[in-house]
Amino acid sequence: MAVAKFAEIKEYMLSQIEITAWPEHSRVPSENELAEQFSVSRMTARRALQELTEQGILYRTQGVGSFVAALKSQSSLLEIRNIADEIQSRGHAYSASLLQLTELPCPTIIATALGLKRNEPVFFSLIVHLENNQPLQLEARYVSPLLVAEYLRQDFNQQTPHQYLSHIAPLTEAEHTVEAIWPDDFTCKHLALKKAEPCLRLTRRTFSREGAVSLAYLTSPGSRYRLGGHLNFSFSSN
Amino acid sequence: MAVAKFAEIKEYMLSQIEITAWPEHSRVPSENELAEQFSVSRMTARRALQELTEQGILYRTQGVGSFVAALKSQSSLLEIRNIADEIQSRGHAYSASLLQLTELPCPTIIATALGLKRNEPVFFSLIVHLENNQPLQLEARYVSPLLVAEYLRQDFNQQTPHQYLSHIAPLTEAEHTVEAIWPDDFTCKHLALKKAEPCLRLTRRTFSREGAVSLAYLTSPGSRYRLGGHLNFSFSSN
DNA sequence: CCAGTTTTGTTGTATATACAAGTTGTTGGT
DNA sequence: ACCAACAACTTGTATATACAACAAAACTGG
Repeated sequence: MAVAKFAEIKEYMLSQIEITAWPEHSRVPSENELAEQFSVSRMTARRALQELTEQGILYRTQGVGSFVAALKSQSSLLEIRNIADEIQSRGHAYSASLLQLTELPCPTIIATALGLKRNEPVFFSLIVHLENNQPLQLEARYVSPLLVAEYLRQDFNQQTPHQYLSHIAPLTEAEHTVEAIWPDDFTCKHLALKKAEPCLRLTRRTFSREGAVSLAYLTSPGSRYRLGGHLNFSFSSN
Repeated sequence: MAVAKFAEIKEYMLSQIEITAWPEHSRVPSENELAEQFSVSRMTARRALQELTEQGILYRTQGVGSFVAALKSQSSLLEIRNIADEIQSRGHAYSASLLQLTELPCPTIIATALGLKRNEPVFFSLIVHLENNQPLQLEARYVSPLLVAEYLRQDFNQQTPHQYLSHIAPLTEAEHTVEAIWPDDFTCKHLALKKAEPCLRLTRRTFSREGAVSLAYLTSPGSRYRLGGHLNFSFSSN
């Protein structure tokens, strides 16, 4: 067999999407329809739909149908203020989990940002943001001790409440540089992500005086790996 | 059915890998062995193996078997000198393709690097590096006109020859900054990757006086998307 | 001992079938 | 107008089977 049947169906569907014959969020043929159209079994048609779904090109809902996922935004991560919104607007599943919460002495730059004294206790928390259960972004947040109780009450699978929202400054506004922002003894078991390296930069003219400082770190494609360098940074403000 | 059978098999296999009962590059049970062990059909066992493969946890070779993929390196992309080596050492498939080659007037910073005059013609080339056919890194290379003929003769699916190898400088050596390194009219059709934004930085005390300047850009997980900010940068030297 | 062939085992593709689980729209009754 | 039951349709899981493609080991004849 020169080219697999399921691959032909995939190519056909991709071309339909490419020429926007099937626009974003529109319904695509069901498994049975495709099977009949291409004279293949349902399982073969299913495989085409399945793989396109895994590649994030379609999304499917049991009992409803399959649909064209929206193109990921053309905007850079640097411009994304709410990763949950961004993911959901494409028809992908957003979830998140708190990986770690540690109390530690406040680094200088964080103290400046939060209006704390240096070495005063501060809470370091690590959240992984998942798109279709694949880790997309790793975010570290330093949370003021005054807010930590309230902070922990939130459901991390929902959008981050306003007071913890990350606002992101463009790199061109670079002002401050922080070479090591992760605690030295920081480890991370979940999904076998490895410790992030101290290569983040914090830049901005002004910092929030309350709430949290957060730093985003883009994880690698796939799951349990740590390939991928520093990405960007963000901080809270209000 | 509370938990799907294939999911149980996946969990079992993941736990075996986690406790290193199955070390890296070791063989895992075949489809038939798993099917018998769990009293399921081969197709169900296959699904578990398949999904773990798609997640990059296993790799499989037709006629041979399934094996545990190596953990992605703990080293940052900033330290990786040869992405092809890095990918292959994990048991993943490396490939690459030249997306674009354009002749254009040499930007100042590139001219400095290559020992050319400003606005003298230089070649801008764009290569995408794929891991298991998923785009992992987008690399732009400015190639001196003296070398471009030889440069095009190489097979981009092989390792990049020595004279084009990217050497990567740590961010802390920042010296020069280039805000816009991509040509203004740069477009990229392949895999629907979008134009990269001019947010790269070139930093190093010294530049190569011949060969190519290259800049790496980490693409997003998945395929046709452009989410993901700047990542790192590299340049040739010898 | 070697080269060529066969056997065996593995993954890859494909089909036909069955039932479960979920959503949506219709139908009918109150 | 509202609700409950049902039918139709969709995706999700699972099985049993068949053959193709490929690689490595075993076998065979010289």
